[in-house]
Amino acid sequence: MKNAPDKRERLTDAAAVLIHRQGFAHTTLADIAVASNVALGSVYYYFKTKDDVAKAILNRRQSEISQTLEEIDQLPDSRKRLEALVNIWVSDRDIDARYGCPIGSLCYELAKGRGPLSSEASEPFRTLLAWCEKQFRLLGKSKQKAAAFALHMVASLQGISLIANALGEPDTILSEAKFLSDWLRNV
Amino acid sequence: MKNAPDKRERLTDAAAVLIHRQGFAHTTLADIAVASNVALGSVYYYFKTKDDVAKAILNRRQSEISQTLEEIDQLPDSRKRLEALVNIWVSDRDIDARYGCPIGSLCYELAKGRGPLSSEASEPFRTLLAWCEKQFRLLGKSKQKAAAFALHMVASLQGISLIANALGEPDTILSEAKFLSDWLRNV
DNA sequence: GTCTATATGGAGATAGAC
DNA sequence: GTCTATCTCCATATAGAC
Repeated sequence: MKNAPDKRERLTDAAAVLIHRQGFAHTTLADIAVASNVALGSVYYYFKTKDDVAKAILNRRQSEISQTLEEIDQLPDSRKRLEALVNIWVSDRDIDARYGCPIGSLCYELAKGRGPLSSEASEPFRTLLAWCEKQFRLLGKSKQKAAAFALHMVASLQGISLIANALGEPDTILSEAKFLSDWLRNV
Repeated sequence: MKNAPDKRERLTDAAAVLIHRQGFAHTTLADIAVASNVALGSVYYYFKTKDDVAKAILNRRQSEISQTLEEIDQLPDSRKRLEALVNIWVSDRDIDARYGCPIGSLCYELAKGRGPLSSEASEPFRTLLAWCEKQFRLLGKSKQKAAAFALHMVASLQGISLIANALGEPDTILSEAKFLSDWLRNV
């Protein structure tokens, strides 16, 4: 029976924040336990291993993206929808400059020295790419063009997060967002 | 006196390769020592701490970039020079898809849970950005435009390395390179 | 300068009472 | 389900002979 059915959620919440800020390697299960007001030993009731925590976060990110894209899908114009995606990066520029993109930085870290975690890690990107591709298709682009444009879009956003983080300059995200918006208007 | 004046170089060589493949966190000094045919204890004669190894690699990357850009600078046309930069990513697409960009992935990892290592980490990017900006200036762009274009260029290359790595698909780099080359022709 | 041996601390994971 | 206490491993770093 579950007296605290949301405890796994709370743990995942805390883990997502801490791991975004400190990275997966530097975040201990003790850190997560403390931040969640849970005893260290209890963590293992909800997660068999530390890698399982990473999986939970990845799934969480996947859900967040799907939900965000659904909201954006309410906009009537696909060009506006793509711009809305760019504007998310604008809104998050301070936190992204400090800690990197929550998805990109985690995927990059988890990809190292590790075998089978790639599927979970690639899923958020596949979702994002498929959605962008659809928008470009709606703008009349060929399947090939749409795929290339989607790739360019997501790569630019991921890349600028990395650069902004390396330089510690949120304004670089502003600059790139402006560039992408201009591009979208003429595409 | 140094009987093996290049031993520090050998250690840095091995460390650069191993850390690119396995990440900084998962690469032990013992790994590096073995790969260099050096006793573990001897590593500390050349590097005070593990972080010092990271610094050495960052400096190494910085040198590599400077050298590469100098070579590219031999080309007579700045548009061709920018394309040459893109083509480096094409050449390295298999290794980048497997392990990520040697610079970007390392910077992203080192940025987490760490204070003063940022200066070394940002230097390669500053060099790359300044060089690209110069090329766009030579193409007649305003200072502002040139800076924005340089940012877009480097972000795209970094981002596509991350995506290619997450998806395990080198061909995405090919696609993005084609996109950037087209863009450069019309810019 | 180079080595072997070892100290030290930290983090993942488990045991078992409640 | 939740806790405290603890096991165990492993990686950084040091000591000190050669």
